[in-house]
Amino acid sequence: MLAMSTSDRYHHGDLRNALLTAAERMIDADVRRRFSLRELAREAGVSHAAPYKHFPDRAQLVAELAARWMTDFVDVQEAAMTGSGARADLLAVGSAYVDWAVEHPSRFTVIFDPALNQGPGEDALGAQAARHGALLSDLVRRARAEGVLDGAADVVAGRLWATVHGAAALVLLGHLSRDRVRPMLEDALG
Amino acid sequence: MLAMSTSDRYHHGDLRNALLTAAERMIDADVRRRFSLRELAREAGVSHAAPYKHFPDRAQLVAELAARWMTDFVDVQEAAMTGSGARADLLAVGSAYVDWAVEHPSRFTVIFDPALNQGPGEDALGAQAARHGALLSDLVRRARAEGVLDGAADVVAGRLWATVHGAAALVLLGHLSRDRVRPMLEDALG
DNA sequence: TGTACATCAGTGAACGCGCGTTCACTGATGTAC
DNA sequence: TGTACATCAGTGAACGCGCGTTCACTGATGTAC
Repeated sequence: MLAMSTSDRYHHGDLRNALLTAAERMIDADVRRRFSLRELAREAGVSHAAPYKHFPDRAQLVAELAARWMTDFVDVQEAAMTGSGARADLLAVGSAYVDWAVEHPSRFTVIFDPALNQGPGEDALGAQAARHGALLSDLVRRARAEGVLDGAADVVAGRLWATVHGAAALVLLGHLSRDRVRPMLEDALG
Repeated sequence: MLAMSTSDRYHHGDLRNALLTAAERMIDADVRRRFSLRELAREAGVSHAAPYKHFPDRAQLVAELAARWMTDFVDVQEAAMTGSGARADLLAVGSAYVDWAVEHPSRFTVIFDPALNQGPGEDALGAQAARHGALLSDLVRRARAEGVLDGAADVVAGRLWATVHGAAALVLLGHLSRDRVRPMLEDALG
């Protein structure tokens, strides 16, 4: 179990994780890549049938990746908050949202698209998405309490989400440059 | 040339257009479908090699479709303007943007994603995209002239675009319901 | 009006490709004795 | 300490699939005479 030299043909030792990280490496290297299980196995230096010893099928593997990624996505936004006022936190979280999207374009696409991340293990992703929604709601509540924003909380939260998500999407698609986003976010907060 | 009965095996008569409309029918019927040329030919009741008499390859066909769609997308927004004030027009255009996306989810995805619509005939799409940008710029200029909006024109235009585009994207992905969008757009206009 | 002919939009077989998944197998490992 | 054995993570061949593209062909059409 401790032996992980790649010269061992049998008993890779940690193939499950190796496959998941290979998937991340590949999808990060080539945006829009719809990696195949066979490609993944190749990358991990293992036969194309080997992944089936660790995942029932391709969908399950993708679902697990999506849940991991959504967790990281929310973690990063949570970590971006400094607590120095709701407006600053909204800006920081919004920037973190866009930054993460720019750093992981394919992951971003996958975590938001149910057609790509569908799977019976979708619950984990759903839980993280809920956590994300709560994070935004709390921020908007704080901002309203501090008089930074007014208007119905859910409407404002929806608008800010749409603005940030749209900015990220447009940057990823090449229709907007990253450095134009910050002023837009500031403008969105009045 | 006038004979277009489908019983004729040879000389379909208008296969070029038949292929394009079949593509639209298919992509509209099944979101996320990445239609193949073979599927298209099947749908048009023609052999899978026939499309090559009208399009050099798949990419060209998609590029032509994308240009058509972008044209329609901009047309619809232009038509939505009533001229009864910049704020009303901004709302109308934003709603038209989201409506079109909801009505044609796949087309919306294709026209904005260079990875999907790439092709040597991309110029036509680019021209329409520029027309779209001009339409938005004009609207923002009018709104500022009428005192409806303030802030740097390009920043405000970018913010509004991001908000509308993000709203459309989130609705398409199932993360936001269509009827929550209108209040958000109103909120975005202050 | 009828016939020979060029055109060219169709056909269908074939190419090579990569995919997801299944299957009987093999052999390295750890454990019980 | 050494040996028999069960386990199970790997292998590689095979399945059937659909794809984009090419190719030599066929036959309906319109035109020149």
